[in-house]
Amino acid sequence: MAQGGKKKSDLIDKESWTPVYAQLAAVVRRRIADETYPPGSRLPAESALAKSFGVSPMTARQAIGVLAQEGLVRRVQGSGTFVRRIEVSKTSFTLGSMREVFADLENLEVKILKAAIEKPGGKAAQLLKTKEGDRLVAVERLIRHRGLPFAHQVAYARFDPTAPILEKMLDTSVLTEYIFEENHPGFKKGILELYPEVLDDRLAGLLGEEAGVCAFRLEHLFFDFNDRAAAFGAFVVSANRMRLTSRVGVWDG
Amino acid sequence: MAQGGKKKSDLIDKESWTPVYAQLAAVVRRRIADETYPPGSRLPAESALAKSFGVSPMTARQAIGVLAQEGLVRRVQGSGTFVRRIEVSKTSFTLGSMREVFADLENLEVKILKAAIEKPGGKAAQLLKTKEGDRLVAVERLIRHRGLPFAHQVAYARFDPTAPILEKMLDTSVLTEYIFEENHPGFKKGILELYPEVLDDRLAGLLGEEAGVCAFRLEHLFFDFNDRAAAFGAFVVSANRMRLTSRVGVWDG
DNA sequence: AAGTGGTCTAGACCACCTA
DNA sequence: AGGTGGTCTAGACCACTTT
Repeated sequence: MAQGGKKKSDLIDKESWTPVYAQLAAVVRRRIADETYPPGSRLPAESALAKSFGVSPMTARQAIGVLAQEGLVRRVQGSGTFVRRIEVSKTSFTLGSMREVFADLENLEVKILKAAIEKPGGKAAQLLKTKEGDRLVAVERLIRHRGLPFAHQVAYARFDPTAPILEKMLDTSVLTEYIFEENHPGFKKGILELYPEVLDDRLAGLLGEEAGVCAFRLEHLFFDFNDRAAAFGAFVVSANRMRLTSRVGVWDG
Repeated sequence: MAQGGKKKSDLIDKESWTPVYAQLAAVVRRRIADETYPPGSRLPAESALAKSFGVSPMTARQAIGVLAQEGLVRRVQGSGTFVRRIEVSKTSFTLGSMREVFADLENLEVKILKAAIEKPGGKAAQLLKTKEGDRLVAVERLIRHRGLPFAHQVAYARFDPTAPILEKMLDTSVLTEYIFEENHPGFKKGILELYPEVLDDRLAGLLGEEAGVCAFRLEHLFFDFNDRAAAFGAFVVSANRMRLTSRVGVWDG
C-alpha cells in the first residue's frame, strides 16, 4: 500500500500516558531482544530514528540514552550506537536486600550491645587519624528484622561533645536515620568496602548462624565537610540474609 | 558595582573545551561540597540556574541531571531538587579490579584444568534445565595475571554441536572474549550473584592462598535469545585480589 | 495560583570517525 | 566528505506539589 508524505510509526502513541521517549526506548529494546538489532550491530542513527518515528531528535536521543543507561547499547561518537554484548566484569551490584530491610522501619529492632568512650586503638583509630589524647565513641549494635537477627554493626566516631553525631549514635530510635535515612547530620563524602568474612563464634551466635558460615562485611568511612575522617564502622550480614544480585542484558523485551 | 541588564555568571566559559553543562554541574557540586547548598537543602530551580548562569533551561537541566546521576541530589517533581544525604544502603559496587585484570590481556594467562562432556548433575544441571540424555560441556580454568593466580572458573553449557559456544569455551586464546570482551556470540540476558566463600584446600592451593582464607564467588547464568538458560558458571577470586569499593558523596569539590 | 521538575519541539553547530 | 553522536538554544505544555 503506497502512502504519501512522511511515514510515521504507529508504535508511538503521543496521547499515551507513558512518555514518548520511554515508548521509543521500549520499541528499540524489544528489537534488541528479538535480534532485529543483534549483539554488536549498529543501531539506526538517532536522527533516522527520530524521523522514522516522527519525534524530535532530542526525544530520540533521550530514548537511546535510556538504553545506554541500562547498559544495553554503547554510544561511540562519530561512529554510531552499538548493541552491547554482556560482560561480567562491567556489572554492578546494589545492596538491595539491605535497602529493603532498612526501609521497613516498623519491623526493625535495634539492640545496643556496647556504647563507650574509649582510647583509640586499631583500625578505627588509624583511619580517624586520632591524636594523642583523643577519645573515640564506640557503639556496637545488633539489628533485627522481623524478629530475626539481620546485621551486626560497630561504629566509631571521634569524641566531640559539640557534634550532634554522638547523640545520634547512641539513640536507637534514630539509628536508621543516622546511617540509612534522610535525617542524619550529613557527611561530605564516604568510602565503602565490601569483604567476605567467616563468622567467628560470637558473631555467629549473635546473628543466629553456625560458626564458620560466610558473611559480608561492609566497612564505611565517612568524612565531614572539612574532609576529615569523622566516622568509621562496619556491618556484618550473613550471606543467607543478604543477596548481591545483578541482572544484565534485556529482561523485559 | 552596579551592572545593567542581565547578570550572567563569569563561572561559565562558553568558549571552553569542557561542555557548559559540565561546568555548571561542577559549580553546583562545589557549592554542595562547601555547604553553600547543605545536605537536605533545596537547590535553586533549574529555570533559576539557567537564568543566573545565562544558559538554556535544557542545559541547566542536563547539568542537574549529572549530579542526580552521581547520587548527589534528588529531584522531586513539583517540589524541587534536594541535596542528598549519604545512605549506605543505596550504594552500588562495580567489579573494578576484575575489569582491570581482564582488560590487561598481555599479562593474562589461562590454564585449562578440565574440559569434558559430562552427564548433567548438581546445580548446573538444575539451572540449565537439562532433560534426560542431555550432555553438559564442563570447563574448569585457572586464570593467572602477571604470573600470579587470580581467579578460578568453572563453566557449564548445554552440549550442542551446532552452537559456537563450545569452541569458545575450549579455546583459551579467546577466553577473554567468551565472557569479558566484545566478541563472544552474545546472550540475551544474564543474572549474576555474588557470594562470600571460604577457600577449601584445593582452591586455596590453586589460588596461592592458605586454606580458610575468604574469597568472592561470582556465579553467572546466561540466557540465549530464546530465553533458555544456556551457560552457567562461577568465578572464585580471593578477597586479597579483588576489592569491592564504592565512593559516595562529593569527591572532587 | 504559583512554582517546580518532566517532557518535547525543531532546529543549530561542533567534534569525531569512516570511507 | 558525509554521517554520527555531543552539545546547545529558546521556547512550549504538562503533571505535580506547595502555598
